[in-house]
Amino acid sequence: MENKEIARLLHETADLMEVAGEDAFRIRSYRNAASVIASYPERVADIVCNPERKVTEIPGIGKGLSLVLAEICQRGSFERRDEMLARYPASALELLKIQGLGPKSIALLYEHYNVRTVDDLERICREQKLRSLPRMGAKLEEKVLRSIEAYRRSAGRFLLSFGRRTADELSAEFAALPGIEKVEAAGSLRRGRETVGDLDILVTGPGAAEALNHLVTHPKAQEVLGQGGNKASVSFGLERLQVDVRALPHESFGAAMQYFTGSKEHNVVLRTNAIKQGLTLNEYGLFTLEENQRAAGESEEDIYQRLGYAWIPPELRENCGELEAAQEGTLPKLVELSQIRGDLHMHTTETDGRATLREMAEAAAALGYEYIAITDHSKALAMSNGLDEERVVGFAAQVRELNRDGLPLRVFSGLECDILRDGAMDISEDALAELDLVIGSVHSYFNLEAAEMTDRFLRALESPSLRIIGHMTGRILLQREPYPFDFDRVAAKAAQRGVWLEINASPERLDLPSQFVRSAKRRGCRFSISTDAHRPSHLHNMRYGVITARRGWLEAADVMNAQNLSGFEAALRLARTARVA
DNA sequence: GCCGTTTTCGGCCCGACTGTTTTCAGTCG
Repeated sequence: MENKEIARLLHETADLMEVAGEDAFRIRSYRNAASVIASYPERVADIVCNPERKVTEIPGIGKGLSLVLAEICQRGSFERRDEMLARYPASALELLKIQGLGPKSIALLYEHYNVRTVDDLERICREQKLRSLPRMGAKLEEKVLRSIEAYRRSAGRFLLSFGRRTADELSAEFAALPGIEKVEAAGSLRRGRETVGDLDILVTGPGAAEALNHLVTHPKAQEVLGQGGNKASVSFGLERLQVDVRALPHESFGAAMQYFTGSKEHNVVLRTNAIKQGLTLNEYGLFTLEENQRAAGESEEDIYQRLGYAWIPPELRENCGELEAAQEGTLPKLVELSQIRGDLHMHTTETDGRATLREMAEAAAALGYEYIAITDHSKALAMSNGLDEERVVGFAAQVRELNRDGLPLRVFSGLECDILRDGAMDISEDALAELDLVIGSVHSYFNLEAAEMTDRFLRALESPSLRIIGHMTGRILLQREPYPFDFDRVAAKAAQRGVWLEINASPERLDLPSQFVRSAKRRGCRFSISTDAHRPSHLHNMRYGVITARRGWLEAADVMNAQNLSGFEAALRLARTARVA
């Protein structure tokens, strides 16, 4: 059994134990073990089976969990999990995803009304029975109904990062088969949408049909949804992501990539335009209407060119002005991952990160970066052991010393400072002034009225030390909606104050959303793209931030951390003197 | 449940809001 699967069993059991009201610290141990195992470099099952090894060498695994792991490896489950599943239906796990309902309420609903599924829950709310339970009322009913709606909207969609990993895994397997020429993922994944509904993988070469076979016989294929000579479709993995694989003739590859990358709106315009030129475009190629002669098809470039367009980067293909720009030759030269010189938002063991400053610096240097900023939390985020004024000042001094000491790259002292309810910064300006770079973020009071939230940001923008606004909309993809506020007003003031907007590259956030990025750019804003890494491996998420920036039409000049070290330092100095003046 | 002892038991990130009560449990970050 793979680590990920073991981790899933532990997580699931921990969730059910919570519903059962078991000891919170025991539950935490299960969760902690799950997270350690999920990111453990070795297969835990191998260690369990190896008589020379002990799983207790893994931090967070003691006597109890080592027995659990042995049982999991032996029979795929363990006693406490079976016990929990006998007591509560597995569908109760889904109810935990409904915002506003926690384990206690779920247990209560199950005991009183036998609520097992989201549908059951919706019915109970509509019948106004929820309010009859202790400490529950009409407002909660409304909130739960709203949450159910949001939950259903996100159902069947997956994070971009998850789609990417699955596509990479399958593509590598296909590419290793004999007689395969090209393997590429198309669809919304290729456009870099923040969530994907399914995967479209295109394959060419004499062995392309073998790729279809490989897919339908894949051990992770849960169900074969369809299989023909040119296309196979399965629901893949425990998450049941739908994967479509298409085998194509060599000469159609570009046309198919164009066709299946979309978006629908983009393609409609392109096809309409083709017809006006006496051509027809489909997934097999571009053909003349009159004689059905092939005009293009092997590459996307040829197709766009033949129709009078420059090739359009997939991230822009949403029919939002990219087609006109491609005709006029005014497409932006989009920022690229290789142009990123530093990462400006990350955490360490000082607060809720998992690695030390030096470990993060070394990992960032290994990525070829010239600089990073360490930006741990401020004291308002008590749960993460946030820094108070004294620790902030000490940290700034420590970083100055470390830079002299020799670090693998330049480290800027920073802080992710909470923006309090009234828009004040959580840390005094005197202390903030010691730091190289201050990010202001909202982590509390998400449910203010739009006007109050807008004022909160506008006031925060008055802070002379504020350099960047972090993950501005507060959304968590597939989980939490952004809070309402007047984005344009805040962006306009940020531009005027010279405060940069962060594009948070964490795959769960991708915040700013790309449409906001584009509109802020029009208002004169500048940006940083940062991972918000809580461990070294998170630094790799930069690619998703860059994709989001590209979808927002950003060029390297718009992105502050695409500047080299001296350029970036100059920008920091400039910002500081501008504030003092 | 784990961990680290002050080595076999006690601590484990905790503060604040919300909606319900009329003093607080549940949820969230």
